[in-house]
Amino acid sequence: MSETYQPHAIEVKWQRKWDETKLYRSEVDWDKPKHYALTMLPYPSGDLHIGHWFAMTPSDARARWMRMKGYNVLFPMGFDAFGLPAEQAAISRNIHPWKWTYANIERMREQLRSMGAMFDWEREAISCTPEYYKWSEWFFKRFYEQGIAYRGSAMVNWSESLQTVLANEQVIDGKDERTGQPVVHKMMEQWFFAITKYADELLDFEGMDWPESIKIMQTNWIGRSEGARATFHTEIGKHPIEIYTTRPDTLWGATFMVLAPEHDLVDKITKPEQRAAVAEYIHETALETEIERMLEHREKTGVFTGAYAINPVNDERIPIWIADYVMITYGTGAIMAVPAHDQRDFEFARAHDLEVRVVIQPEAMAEPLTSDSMTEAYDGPGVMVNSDAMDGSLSTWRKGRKNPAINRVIDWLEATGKGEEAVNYRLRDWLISRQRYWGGPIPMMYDGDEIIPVPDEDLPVELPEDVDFMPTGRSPLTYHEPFFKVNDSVRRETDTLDTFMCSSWYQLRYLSPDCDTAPFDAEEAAYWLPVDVYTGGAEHAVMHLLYTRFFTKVLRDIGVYADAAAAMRRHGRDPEGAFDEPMTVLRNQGQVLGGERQGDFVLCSGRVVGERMQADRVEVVDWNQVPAGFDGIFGEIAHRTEDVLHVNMAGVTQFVEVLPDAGIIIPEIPGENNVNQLRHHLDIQRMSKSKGNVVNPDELVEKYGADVVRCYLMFNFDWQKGGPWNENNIKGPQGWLHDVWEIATAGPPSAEGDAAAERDIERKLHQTIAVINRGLKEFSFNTAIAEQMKFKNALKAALRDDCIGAEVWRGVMNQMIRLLAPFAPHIAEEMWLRLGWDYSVHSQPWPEYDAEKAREEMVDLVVMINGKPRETISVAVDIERERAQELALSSGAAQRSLGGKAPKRAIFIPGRNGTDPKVNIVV
RNA sequence: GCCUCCGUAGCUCAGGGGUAGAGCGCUCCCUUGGUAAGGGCGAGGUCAUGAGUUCAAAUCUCAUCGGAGGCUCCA
Repeated sequence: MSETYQPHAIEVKWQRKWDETKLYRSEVDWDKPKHYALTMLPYPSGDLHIGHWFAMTPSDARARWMRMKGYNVLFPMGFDAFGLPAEQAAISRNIHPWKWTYANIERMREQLRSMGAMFDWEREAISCTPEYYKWSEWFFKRFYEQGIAYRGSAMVNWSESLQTVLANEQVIDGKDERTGQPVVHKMMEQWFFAITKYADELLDFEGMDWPESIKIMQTNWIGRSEGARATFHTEIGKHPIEIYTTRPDTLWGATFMVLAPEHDLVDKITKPEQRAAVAEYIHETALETEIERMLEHREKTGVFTGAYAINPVNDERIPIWIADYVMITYGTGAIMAVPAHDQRDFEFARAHDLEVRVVIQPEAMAEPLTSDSMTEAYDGPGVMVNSDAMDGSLSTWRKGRKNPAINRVIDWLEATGKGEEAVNYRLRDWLISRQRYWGGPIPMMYDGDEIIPVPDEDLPVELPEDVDFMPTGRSPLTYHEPFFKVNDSVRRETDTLDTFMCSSWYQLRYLSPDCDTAPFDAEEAAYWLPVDVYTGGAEHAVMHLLYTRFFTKVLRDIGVYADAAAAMRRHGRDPEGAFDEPMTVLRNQGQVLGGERQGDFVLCSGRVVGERMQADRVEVVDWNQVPAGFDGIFGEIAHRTEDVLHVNMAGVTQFVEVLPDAGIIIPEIPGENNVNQLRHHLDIQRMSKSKGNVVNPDELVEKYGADVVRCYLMFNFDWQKGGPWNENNIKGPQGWLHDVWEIATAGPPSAEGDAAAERDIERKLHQTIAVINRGLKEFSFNTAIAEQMKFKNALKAALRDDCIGAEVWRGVMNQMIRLLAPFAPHIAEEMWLRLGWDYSVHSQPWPEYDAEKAREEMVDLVVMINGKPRETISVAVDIERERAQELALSSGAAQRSLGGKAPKRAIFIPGRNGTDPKVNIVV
């Protein structure tokens, strides 16, 4: 009689043993193929979330699989430990960020250990340690020397409430994600990285196995466009105004110009009589929040500067306006406005009574376009008109030089010196200064206007500890004289580095976290780089994942990998291309969401009009509490679109339109309510503390054991999609592991065994290996586990029927446990030990798939009549066409439907990889 | 508005031109000395909708509807 499966005891035992025996220590071994598996490092918030488990344990399973397949696997872990929450904790709870962060890291290390992952803790790196940020600073200096890091002014997201610049990712819907306060735009002098210099190279994903969606997002984010640059002058011949356009073929239709309100020239060209109005407008736009700017269908506002420009292509005099629909951050911050062929310009022209002139005439239109008849801009193809020598050129849908009209105009612009071909990017340089304390110091000093880098030997510039955390919203460093005052004239930079800079190179620090002579050890880098598989959330698509690619390319160009390349050559490996990209394969996991929720139960009363009720009163009541005599619609809200409720009334959906002035009564929300506050069913939502639907992994491990939780996460979701949490479903994997345990610990069966049944189990085992291999390769963990469940079911049935002898049982156990090891490492290790095999199952080779053993001998030949299956005939697996057709035609089904006549045709479809052979008889 | 992905059993998901699949849940039966459990049998699907291609479409194409994510005055 076997012991029942008790996860806790065995899990803790094995975690300890793995540590003690350094089972997962990864060391350079040039004789073995390497595999660098990496999962995005967590922020030490203090509690491991179920999302971390979901991201990390499948990656761990895959890394374990690679290891068993004979690779030398590196699977490190660390912490992205700088960031605002630590500083907030310091302000609100008076705990120093160091203390808060380190305490959290301690706690999270323990939680991470409970996963049973094969992390090599000797390679742990923590970005907020001086040993780490010394090299972040060092990189900054190298970037500065190469002109990649520079100080410049730019429009930034400024939070008035926090008195700091915010990163783009911290601005959600125009509001600061922490305080919910609106964000404004402000011109500020800051440090930047010239990521735009790498825009073209970053658009090249050659050889990268990354999700298509990420490549597309990065491509869109970089936003390369092709067109032309042209220079307009003011009518007095001064002040050249550079413009960029993707439609140089519409230059002759430019009837005015617009500058962004922040444009440098605004002040210079504005005429005295317009000065007051212009100043007023600039002031208003500066106060505008991101939210206001994002409103759809905004009225196109703007002010005339009083100045005129000369259109270089036709010498026409056109007015210069300023308007906030032109962004200082895109292109040159100034445009030529062609209202006839650009919707925004059209709206502006109509709002301010400016000329609209057609210069592209569509060919296949009944009525030619005229400015009077147009109700919107026309941006389709056509023939150039009103464009002097260019008239008649054909403009197509194509962009850039591929458009004949654009091609011709660019040639002409270049020949006449009025403009030139140009490429523009939406991508902006990376703003890396933060007005915060808890970040890597920027190793720069100022003597007046002069910028002085901190000498390398003085790195790292360390963060002072004895600072006052006052809730001023400003970095304590700006008040800390010993820090910023170098001497009477030299002042140290008090801004700190964006944390994304620290996480742009952590994959390098893992290689040698203790190295103090260089950011990483060349020999280690030569062996392990690049990262072979990187897993993490898609939310980092255009931030972290773009930055780290950029970083890698800069390091390559400034020679940081030179020693590593030399080491590779020494070991006979070609360094060509090894340092161009940080990660070869990328996969994103989805998100585990909160479970579904019941909708409100409502009583609706009003008038019934046709199919639906127009309700003037909706009351939320206790579930199923319908007062006697109520004759309206009642039930659960299944769905809501705008103000139409889909009410599930005893299984029938009733539609209720809630009138705008309807009374809505929700007992737990006193006062006036509106239709948006009604809750509908099936609302799958993010987990958050405020919603009370957070799943705590520690409790789950306590309840079910780590192996069950791992398997549940891998089995119950499509990993790349995620989905709603449903703890009921954990019973599936739980039952599976219990059964496997039962089978393994029950000891060998006493039965004789049946050769056919044993052969069948062997066949199923090999078929299972094939599916697991494919599942792991393709990150389809759920299918890999489902197949093992099926195998267990088959094995269990065979054992029950006393078909399996001891010897076969032992062989099957040996392979089955190895197959299970990557998914449920603890239970596999324990069963392996109990069956008397040597430590450790994780050091065993992965079971070899044998196609011969997986092969079926007999299969069902499917007889189809006109494509519909009618009958099956058991045949040999390698049946030939002629024999199959013969058999099919003589089958009962065929005889019946043919009725003595000859078939039109009989199509044989050989069975391949698991499908049965078929013959389709067309009658 | 634009781009990407997705609609298969009650739920979560495989499959992907050739017989509709898994786990959970559910029905019924057995066990009640593995018991906040175990075993067995079974039901359940117009593969979102409509058209096209094909001997054959859940699968390929197009359109429509619905869902998720990203970008968004990008000149």
